[in-house]
Amino acid sequence: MVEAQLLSKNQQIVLDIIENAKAPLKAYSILFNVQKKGINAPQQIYRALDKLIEIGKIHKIESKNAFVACKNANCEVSKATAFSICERCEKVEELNDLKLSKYLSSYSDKTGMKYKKYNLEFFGLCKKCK
Amino acid sequence: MVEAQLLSKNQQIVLDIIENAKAPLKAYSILFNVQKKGINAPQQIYRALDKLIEIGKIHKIESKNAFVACKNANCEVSKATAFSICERCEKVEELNDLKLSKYLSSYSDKTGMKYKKYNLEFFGLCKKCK
DNA sequence: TAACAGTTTGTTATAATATAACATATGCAA
DNA sequence: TTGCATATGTTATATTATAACAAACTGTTA
Ligand SMILES: [Zn+2]
Ligand SMILES: [Zn+2]
Ligand SMILES: [Zn+2]
Ligand SMILES: [Zn+2]
Repeated sequence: MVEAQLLSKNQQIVLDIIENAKAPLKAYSILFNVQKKGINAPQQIYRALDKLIEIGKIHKIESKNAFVACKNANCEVSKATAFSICERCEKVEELNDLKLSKYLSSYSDKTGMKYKKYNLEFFGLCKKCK
Repeated sequence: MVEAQLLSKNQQIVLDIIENAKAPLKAYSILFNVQKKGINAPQQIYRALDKLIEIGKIHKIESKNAFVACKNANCEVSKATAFSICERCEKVEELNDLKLSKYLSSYSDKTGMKYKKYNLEFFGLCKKCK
């Protein structure tokens, strides 16, 4: 059993906002949302984001410069992330497909290079948008 | 036979620089490299980059905000990209693995969502760095 | 030829995203 | 209580990307 990580005040504030959001949040949109809580500078947000990413509580959607909460217990370990992104409504879901992650985690290319980490972003139209 | 796309002056300048680079280039580093050629503003770079991406001549490495030339004839059609990235020396290679691209191109998640496009970035240590 | 549409270019300004650097505070263990 | 690691607050700045508008160039066709 892994000990639950204790979060600092700012880390908890930022995580709460991301977890309660319906869509990926951008750093500055988080900042604007916490100014009433006394956080005033981008650094404070980015530091919390960095830590939350490091411990696997959130992920960055690289193609959008936005952040989502992880809903997948084993991401802390694997550093393997996969997302589906709707190109119309921008809805993002973290994929949690064991077969896919096994396939990619064991992937090594022709040079024999082995990977410790990957990020996959799929684009298409979600059920509602197609 | 697909007609070769004719590039405009700025598009060709930017493509030449990216094709001759040993590593992914950032937009502003391209800009600094073409000021002797009379290109002075970021817009001119970003416009060329956008076009080159659209026609499949280059790709953006999202995790690095950098651009590489495509060495893969069928990327223009597929919009399916996969890269290996060395975490130490930053070397980036475009993967051209038919099995991988078939697997991902036919992937549909549990909701039945079908994808038109994907981007995959693998991280590890290259041969020289490990 | 002249009018036109489409695309490319040039230019200035500004928005959005992210980090540097330094001072202070807080929690905890030796 | 001293020391160390971590977290915070703050100001400034760097980096990445887009907006908005005017002018030039291209090929097409009335
Ligand atoms: Zn996750
Ligand atoms: Zn949608
Ligand atoms: Zn390619
Ligand atoms: Zn390397």
